[in-house]
Amino acid sequence: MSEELAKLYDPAAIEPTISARWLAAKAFAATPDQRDNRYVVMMPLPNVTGALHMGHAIDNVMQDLLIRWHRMLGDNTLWMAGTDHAGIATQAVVETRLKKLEGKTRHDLGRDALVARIWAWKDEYQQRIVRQQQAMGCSCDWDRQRFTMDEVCARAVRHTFFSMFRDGLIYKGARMVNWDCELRTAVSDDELKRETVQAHFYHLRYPVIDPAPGEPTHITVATTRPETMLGDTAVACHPDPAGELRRLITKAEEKLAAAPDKERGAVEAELAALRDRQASHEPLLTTIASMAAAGRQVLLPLQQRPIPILCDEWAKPGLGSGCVKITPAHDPNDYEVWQRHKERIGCITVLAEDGTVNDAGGAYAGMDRFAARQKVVADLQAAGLVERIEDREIEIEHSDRSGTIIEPLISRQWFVRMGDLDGGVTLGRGTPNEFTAPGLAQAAIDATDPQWHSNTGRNLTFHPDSERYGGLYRSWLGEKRDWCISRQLWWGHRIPVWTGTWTAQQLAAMEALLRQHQQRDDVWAWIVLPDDRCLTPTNALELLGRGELPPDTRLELQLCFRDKGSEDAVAGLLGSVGLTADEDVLDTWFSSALWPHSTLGWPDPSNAPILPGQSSLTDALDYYYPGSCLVTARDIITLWVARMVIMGLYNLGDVPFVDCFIHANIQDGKGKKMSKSRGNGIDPVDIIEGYGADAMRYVMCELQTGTQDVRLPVHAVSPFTGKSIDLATAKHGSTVFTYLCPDTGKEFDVLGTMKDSGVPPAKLSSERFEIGRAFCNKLWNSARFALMNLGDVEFTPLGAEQLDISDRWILSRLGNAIAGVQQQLERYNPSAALSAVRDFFWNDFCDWYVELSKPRLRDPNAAAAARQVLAAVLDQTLRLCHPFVPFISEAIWERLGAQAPVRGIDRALPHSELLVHATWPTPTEAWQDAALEERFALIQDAVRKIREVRQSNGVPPSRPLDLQIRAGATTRAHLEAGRDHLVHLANAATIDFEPAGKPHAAATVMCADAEIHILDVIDVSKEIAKLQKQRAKLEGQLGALRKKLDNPGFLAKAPADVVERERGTLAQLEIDLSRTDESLQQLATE
RNA sequence: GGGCGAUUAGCUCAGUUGGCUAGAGCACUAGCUCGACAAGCUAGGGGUCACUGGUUCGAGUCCAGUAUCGCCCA
Repeated sequence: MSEELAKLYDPAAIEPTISARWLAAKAFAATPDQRDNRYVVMMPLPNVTGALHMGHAIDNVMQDLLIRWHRMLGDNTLWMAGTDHAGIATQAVVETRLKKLEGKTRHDLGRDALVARIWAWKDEYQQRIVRQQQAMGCSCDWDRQRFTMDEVCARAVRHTFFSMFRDGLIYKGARMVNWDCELRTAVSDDELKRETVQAHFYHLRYPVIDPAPGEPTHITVATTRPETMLGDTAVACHPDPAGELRRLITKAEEKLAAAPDKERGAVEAELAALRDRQASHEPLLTTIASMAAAGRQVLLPLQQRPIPILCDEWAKPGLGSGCVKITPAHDPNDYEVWQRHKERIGCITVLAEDGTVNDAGGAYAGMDRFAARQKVVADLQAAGLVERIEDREIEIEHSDRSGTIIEPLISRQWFVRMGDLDGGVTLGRGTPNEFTAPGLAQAAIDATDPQWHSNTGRNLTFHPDSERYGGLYRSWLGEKRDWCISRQLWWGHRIPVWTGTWTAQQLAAMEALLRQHQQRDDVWAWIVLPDDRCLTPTNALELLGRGELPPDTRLELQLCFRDKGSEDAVAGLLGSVGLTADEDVLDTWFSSALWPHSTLGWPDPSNAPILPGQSSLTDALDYYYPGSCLVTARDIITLWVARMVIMGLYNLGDVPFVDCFIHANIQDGKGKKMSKSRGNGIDPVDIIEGYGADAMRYVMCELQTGTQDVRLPVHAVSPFTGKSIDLATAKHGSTVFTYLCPDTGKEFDVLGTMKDSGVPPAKLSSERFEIGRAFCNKLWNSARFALMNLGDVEFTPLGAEQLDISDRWILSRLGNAIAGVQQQLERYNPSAALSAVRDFFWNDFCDWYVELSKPRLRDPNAAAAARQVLAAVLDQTLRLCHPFVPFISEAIWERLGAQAPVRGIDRALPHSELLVHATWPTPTEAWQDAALEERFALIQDAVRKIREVRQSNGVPPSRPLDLQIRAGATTRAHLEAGRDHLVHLANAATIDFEPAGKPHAAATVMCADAEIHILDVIDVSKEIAKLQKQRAKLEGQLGALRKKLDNPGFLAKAPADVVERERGTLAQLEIDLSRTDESLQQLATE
């Protein structure tokens, strides 16, 4: 017999031991074998910017739930772990620290030194993340961990880039990007944050060249960024100002007619303003429009550059002066205007990458953008060209990474072509799954069509709401916007392209060099014409040979090497002929998109580099690709899921996974998404320390219902008072990451990163996790009870006839529970699956079965069977619990195994040393007995009703009761069969099934057709009150039901089984009512 | 501005093809130290299913509109 368990479950005493056992046994190792049934989950790789919060915790717990379940189902499972280098995010974190702690910029350090620092940061956080995941119980194959910049992944990145470059799917082009002047890189839209700031709106006057009489001498334009005027190449006016104003007025009139009262005032004011403008601006704008049509110009001040007046609908006659300045290089809207008038105006970039004015800025060259702004305004004022300066609140995009104001800038960037191509795109080239699609985005869209199948018969389905999430996925991909993959960073995969620019004549002289690479399949070159057309060197040389290109045409040679080794070998040569290696790195998502196959050694697993502690990947790709399920949150669908599907289809011709499980986002108590940058994130390790990993996991599973996001009210433990502080109502301190302790007024920090500044950290917590802890404690104690009572149980095959009604009942209930858990997990409904486990364990097993087993375990004749059933049901319960609460279930499993090594009912259950490897339960058909469950429910009903009588009459549980039961033959037989249980659970002294007559002063309850009289407990007035209340309720129900059954429409149109059910209910209610009346009458006469 | 979603008990959430006298956990009230468990047991109270209309024999569920909130995109 093992030693007795502690009375209180102590997760801290269990979890490290269990974790160590799993790791020592390599219990999560994935090894290809003969099995055809595989289950593969690729972890949405967390980035190494910082530690994980509860948003990651739910993601990891959901994956572990699926993985552990499938492992027990007997699948060959792989859960691939790893981390993402997260280009800009990580570089920004390291750069910010560098500046704060050492006062240095990355340029002080240089590229290699900065990258070395980022690697060190990555090592630290990767370890921390793995520790967090192991503390949560994540059952990843830790020996297969990958990092998006390790050698294996890097090779896949180069190969993919090379193929796409060769296939014309990657190109370099000029685009307007969001430029971060501090980090000196383009940033994507999702790396911006919008902030409202107090700023000025400058109204500038541009002199008209040679104004005719009646024409204005100046055109007024307005801007919030006056320094951009240096790059103006036009001013624009609406082509039909009068017509446009009329349209606006008509629209406002329609709006007024439909406006609700409270909005009328505002709409009326808007209309009045428009009518005023008609009078004040229309004649002037009409004149300017005709000047524009006549090709007239203004003289751009400070630059003394004549620029045309254009007609373009971007100019809004209803706003400002009605005219706008056009700066194509520094404003996305103006860029569009330029695209429409390319033949008339140019595009002048006046800002350098670091935010200073460049040489095109004339006298202002070299000045910082904000200093230049001051000077431009001062100089214009001196020239009398500033009409007025308005104070205004404006929304400005800031970089989420560096915090600096974003400048729209035109630059040449690398793109992946997402749209459809003439001749289509070949996917999975050279694999058995090769197929063609119109374009990359279209291929990924098609993959979610239930009619579409890859050559292996696969497609992609979203869960739990395929219509909603699939729709989101398809509508984003449907835009087919080219994907900008270059970033001007130092941290990431370098773009493997060398470029050089020559004239056509010079290039022709390089023919020998160009021909040299034509034979190789690992080098590809494009010659890019000024209009962005790409030619192969052969075609270009032909064109040159035929003299079809002017000799001074500037041509760009782009040369891509598939393998790093061959690139390095010729790097010197390339440099000597004037080619330069691209400085940019790839967008992080480019390498992440390859994750499902790059991690398995693609493109050549048998030759994949083997990292220390890892084994060969030779079989990995064939065996584990395509995978099974991707588990992630909604916002990742467009960023990552779509791109993984594209890359999987492109490289391997098959989807990377067949299911995509979208789980909830975790929000704080105010309904805001939890994130470290908001300062409202909780470290799962804080929760694990407070409540245990299983409690944390339990609650995560319980929270994952359908598509509902989850609120997790968060409180901090004040480092000053130890009291809990609700963060939903607490006031912030000096930053969003700090709060004020309401008792002391002192500031504390919730991220734990401000120790240097002397602000103490506070642990974060949430009372929501108490539920999980309570469950674990209950599980622990039920096991404690079992182990205390199992004695030296030995397995003997038992048939139904050797079992008590309670044994057969719990086995039947167990079967239902197993089926329920299985079904809910299949539906991706962890909350419902957990409910099925919990309800069975707590409501059936603990509340009824364990209670009923107590007298039997003391009875030498009944103990053996009771012990055996107890052990077997606990065994099955632990298996069902394991994917949800792995630590505690594994710990109990070990002790149960020591005491009752062989468990089962009619035959021994399959044995396993570790629960993590045990077989998942299946329902035993022979034990399913709905009729028996119904009979047992009658006993439960009687017990509950007797307890209620006790409670309402103030009879203590310790006082035994005398019962008289009058019932029909069947009900009586059922109750008599459960007599012992009734005696035990209701604490009955005597039960008389054949009472002489109706007792006096007895409380009466009804179960089916049985009347149970409880003697000597009654308080007549209380009993009458209770019965009257019951009577009123019955009357109410009867009234509603009779009305329904009197309704001819209901009888005619409702399905027959519904009508029948309602009739049955009516009959039962009528019996209950008449019995209630009888009892009332009897009490009245006493 | 456009799209998607939500609104059910004090709190956090379930509620499948319409059949409901609307559920769970927590919190609350009362009783209980009975040899597994007070992180427990037993019983109880608590809801005009956001609002307004509509469809239907029947609406928490379907449709339209309104309000509030959240997320995504511009």
